[in-house]
Amino acid sequence: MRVSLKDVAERAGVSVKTVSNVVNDYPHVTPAMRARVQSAIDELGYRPNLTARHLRKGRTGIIGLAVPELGNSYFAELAGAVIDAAAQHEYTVLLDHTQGQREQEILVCQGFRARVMDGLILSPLELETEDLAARRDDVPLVLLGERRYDLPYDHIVIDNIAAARAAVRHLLALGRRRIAFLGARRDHSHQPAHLRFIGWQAELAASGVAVDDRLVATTSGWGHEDGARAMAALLDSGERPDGVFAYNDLVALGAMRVMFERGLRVPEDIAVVGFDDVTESRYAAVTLTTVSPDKEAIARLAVESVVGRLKGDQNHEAPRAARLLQPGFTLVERESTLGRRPHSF
Amino acid sequence: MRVSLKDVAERAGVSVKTVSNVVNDYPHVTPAMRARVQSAIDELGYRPNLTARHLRKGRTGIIGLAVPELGNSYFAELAGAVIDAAAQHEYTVLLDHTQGQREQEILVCQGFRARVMDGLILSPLELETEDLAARRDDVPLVLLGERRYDLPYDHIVIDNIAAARAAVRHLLALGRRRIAFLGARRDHSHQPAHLRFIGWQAELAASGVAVDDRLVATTSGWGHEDGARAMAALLDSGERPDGVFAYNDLVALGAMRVMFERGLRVPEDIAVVGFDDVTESRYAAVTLTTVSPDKEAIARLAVESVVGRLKGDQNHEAPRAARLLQPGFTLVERESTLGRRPHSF
DNA sequence: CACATCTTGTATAACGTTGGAAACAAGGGC
DNA sequence: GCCCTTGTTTCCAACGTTATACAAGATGTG
Repeated sequence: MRVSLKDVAERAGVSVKTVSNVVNDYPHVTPAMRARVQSAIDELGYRPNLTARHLRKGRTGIIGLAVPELGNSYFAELAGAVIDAAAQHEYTVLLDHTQGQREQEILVCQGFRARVMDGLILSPLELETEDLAARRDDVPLVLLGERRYDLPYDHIVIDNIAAARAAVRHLLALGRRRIAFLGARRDHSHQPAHLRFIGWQAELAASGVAVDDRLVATTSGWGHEDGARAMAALLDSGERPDGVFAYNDLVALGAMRVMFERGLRVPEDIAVVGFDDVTESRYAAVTLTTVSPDKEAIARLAVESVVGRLKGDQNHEAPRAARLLQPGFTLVERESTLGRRPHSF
Repeated sequence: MRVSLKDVAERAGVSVKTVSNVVNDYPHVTPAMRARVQSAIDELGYRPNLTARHLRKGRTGIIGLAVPELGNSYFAELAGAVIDAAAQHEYTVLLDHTQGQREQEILVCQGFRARVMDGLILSPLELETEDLAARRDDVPLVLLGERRYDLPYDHIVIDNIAAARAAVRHLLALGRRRIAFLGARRDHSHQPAHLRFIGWQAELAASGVAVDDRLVATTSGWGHEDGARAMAALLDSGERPDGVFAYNDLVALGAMRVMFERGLRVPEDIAVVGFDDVTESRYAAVTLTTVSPDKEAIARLAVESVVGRLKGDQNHEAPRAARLLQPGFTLVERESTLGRRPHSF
């Protein structure tokens, strides 16, 4: 049987509220009284019932974090960072994964998967603007990741176009001219349509290199398997790229596996750049050059954004305008793009 | 402003409890009444306040899961499986990570990190029996993973000794005789002391192969980096193993990276076997032979164990005795051990 | 037709906590 | 000795839900 404030109060011979005051470090409690109550607390092993506290206070101290897939190390590493950042603000994290499915993302952002959260950090893949616009739930929501929505929610994301351009520029600087893009996703109009793809396109165009659609490989997901399949299909179609920019590291590594199988050397035959800088990339047989987003900053900004809104709500402030926050990134050069280059990046 | 049962009740002109009955599908409600209340619910967009429900019912519907490190794909993948398994029982998962630090593991199992959980699944690394014995918290606890405690808690774990022996047997069958163990952990008496190590030792002994301490490399953690460092140290010491059994896949892959750097071929010069079967192992330049625990089974059993105890508590049943549950495993053979073998495994 | 039985809805009291108001001391100035 | 101030503790009412006990109406039975 759990011990409550009432039990402690009886034991110490004081009122329930006094015990509560001690527990909450309310300043106007005499040291003598504090000691007396504290010893009763210790003797009985009292632990506050958070649920009751939550009910009373109207908040739970729980932030939800929904990512597509924990099996993708990027999200796993990010989740770890979010948990730590949340702990700094005395919040705990309820983690969910959506498998990158629109249905699940809708459920999550509507709060149907877990309705205990004070705030929600969502990294959407398939969610559409209309889904988000139809959102009924009133818990603060912060968006992570590459997709853009024109809606009043804070959005934390690195400059994907700039990052992609830096990656492609790096490949161009190596003298590569047939640079494939692996991991395009198609929108309703069947055009590849995400920022990393746009960056690839833009940088090629800016450098006067022809943008060749045959070098664009679409995938259904963004894991090793998808990268491997895409690369195999590309090579089977007779294309022979000398550079590959992949949507993320997993796609890049999956693609590299296929290159090894077919006797293609990295970077001699094909130079490869990924995106995310997952740990795995630093230990591959050929280590992977990649765009490294500042995960800690992303996590910190996301948590601060949610927590900031919660504080605002609490103080009955007028809601802040939605912000676009852009943490930094770096291009980490590793073996997959080693080689003589005309000039340094 | 959130809408409560009371608001709905006023709108529908019925009592609060009747609305509650409708919400909870209480059987004795006339269809007419149900419809009337339901439409009031829909009009106002009522959503039950879970915190209040939790307070009243004495449970939260949240299970805690604490793993050492989300950056290790094994735990990330396992966490994903646990989330799914918990969802089947209408539980949500609060995820925490302990960095494999004893202090943090103690905090978690004492319930200090998050006191909202009905039950807890913990995968300990450094936690000692005495820490666990000193546990005050009364929420059901289930243990995962290799460490063994002689305490009345359900424990879900594959047969690590048998699995390790199968791995080593596989290497022996390839004709390897100098088989290193990478990733030993040392206990207080400074002896490597975990089941995978014991399995390695046992299988060597059973096959009449000398157990050579110089082939045992201890590490501080179990990531890529630790594997790389351990392998480098082993090679630097002048040892030249022809087989490596690693504590887990990350250690194996980190070690393989070092082998590549030093021009050692896998499997020709050194055959390698890992443990965990993380996705990464299937796409490495040399794919990794590994012990594949049934993660879904582990997750399912863990959740069922916790949920079962919760149900038991609710029905005031006498607590079940602690159980040791052993899901299955398979040895997945890949390129890192390919080669002619005297007989099939 | 009175009485028991079953069905459906209602009033009220919890669950454990905290915020605010009220009550009570103690001390100081007049 | 009285009033006022200041500081400390207590009392009461919430927070939103569900369980229990009960009332009221409907149905069946002798």
